[in-house]
Amino acid sequence: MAKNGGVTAKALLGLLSIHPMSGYDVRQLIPRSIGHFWSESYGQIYPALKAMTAEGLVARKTERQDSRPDRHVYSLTKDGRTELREWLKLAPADEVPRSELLLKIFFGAHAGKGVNRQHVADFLATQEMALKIYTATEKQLKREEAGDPQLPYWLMTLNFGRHRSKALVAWSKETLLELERLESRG
Amino acid sequence: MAKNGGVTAKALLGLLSIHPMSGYDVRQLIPRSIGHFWSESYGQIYPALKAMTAEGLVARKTERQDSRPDRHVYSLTKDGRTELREWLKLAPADEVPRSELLLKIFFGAHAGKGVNRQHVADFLATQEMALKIYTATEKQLKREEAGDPQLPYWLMTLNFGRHRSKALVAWSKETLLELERLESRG
DNA sequence: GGGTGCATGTAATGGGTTACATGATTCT
DNA sequence: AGAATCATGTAACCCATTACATGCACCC
Repeated sequence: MAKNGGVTAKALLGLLSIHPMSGYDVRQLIPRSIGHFWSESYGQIYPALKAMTAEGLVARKTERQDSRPDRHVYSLTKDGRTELREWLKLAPADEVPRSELLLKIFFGAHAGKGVNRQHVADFLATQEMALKIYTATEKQLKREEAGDPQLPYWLMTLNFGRHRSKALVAWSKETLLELERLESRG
Repeated sequence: MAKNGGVTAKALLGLLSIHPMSGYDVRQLIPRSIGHFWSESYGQIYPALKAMTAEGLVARKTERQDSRPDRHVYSLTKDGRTELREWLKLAPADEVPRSELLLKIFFGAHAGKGVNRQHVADFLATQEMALKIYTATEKQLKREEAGDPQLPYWLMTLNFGRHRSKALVAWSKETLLELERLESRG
């Protein structure tokens, strides 16, 4: 039936379920919502919205603006809502993990002194930054979206990030110590 | 210079640095080495080895076998070794995270009762299984590869998996409790 | 007879990012 | 003067998995 097997379409259905939006809006919203576990580029978003309109999953309305390009605002149709609910029921596909950092660490014995430590230190810094962002976002959401029935679910995904980053901070620190023992004098 | 910008080639250089191998061997080795943070399929491996041979990063020798297809055994050249070392120095690219599970949880308010709990419970089970595998692999490596100068680096990547999975087990349990409160009677 | 393992490779298909193309307005 | 923001879309390219194609040997 649906030509659009891809998850991109489902992510768009989900975001449009919050409120009607243009493709541009979707792109802007991503970093402030699902950005820490999902991403979509314009090159995906615009064609997908076009295809979904043809399939009747979303409806488009053109808003004319003066001295700005027209906005194409999309909203879910009944079919779109059903499609979203059906997809939510299905077990999520196994994720193929891919970490260039771990690949470099795995072959780290071939690297020069300090190279691995630098990589891990950088990684530690990004994880600590991520932790701060999760905490700040959580506070902001609790303030601005209090009472929204979706809020608990949004917090669960933030909490995932917090748990993950905390663990990776701990790993980074452990690993830095181990690398120092290995590499500082060899 | 190098036409092969991709990381696939670097992963192959790394694996071949352990010892010379055929494309088939590489594929077999992956699940027992870098499989928990990297993957490559035959459709990537064979063409990549061909291209890398043309670039002089690896050398191919054909081993004839009776009543079996010929084996094409690849080994690193001096250029290949250099390429690997140079790549190890470069900062790993930022990873774009993609989690279908979190996408479903984020939009979980639209799902029927118990759907989210099922997804999280399944995820919990896979993380617990992963933990067991990491622990078993660690013991096995320490027994079989004792003394190998690469061993400490291999253990670091395993340790990453352990930290990560432990954190995700904790998140799963927390989230299951929260979901029960939200969804069991609504 | 049928599945599995060895062993190589190509082709079809699907996903995804980046670059290109356009064009006005507003901010520095 | 030049960059950034709003706003849309297409095209080129890269990366990756899966399916296809071949063929022998071994085991049940």
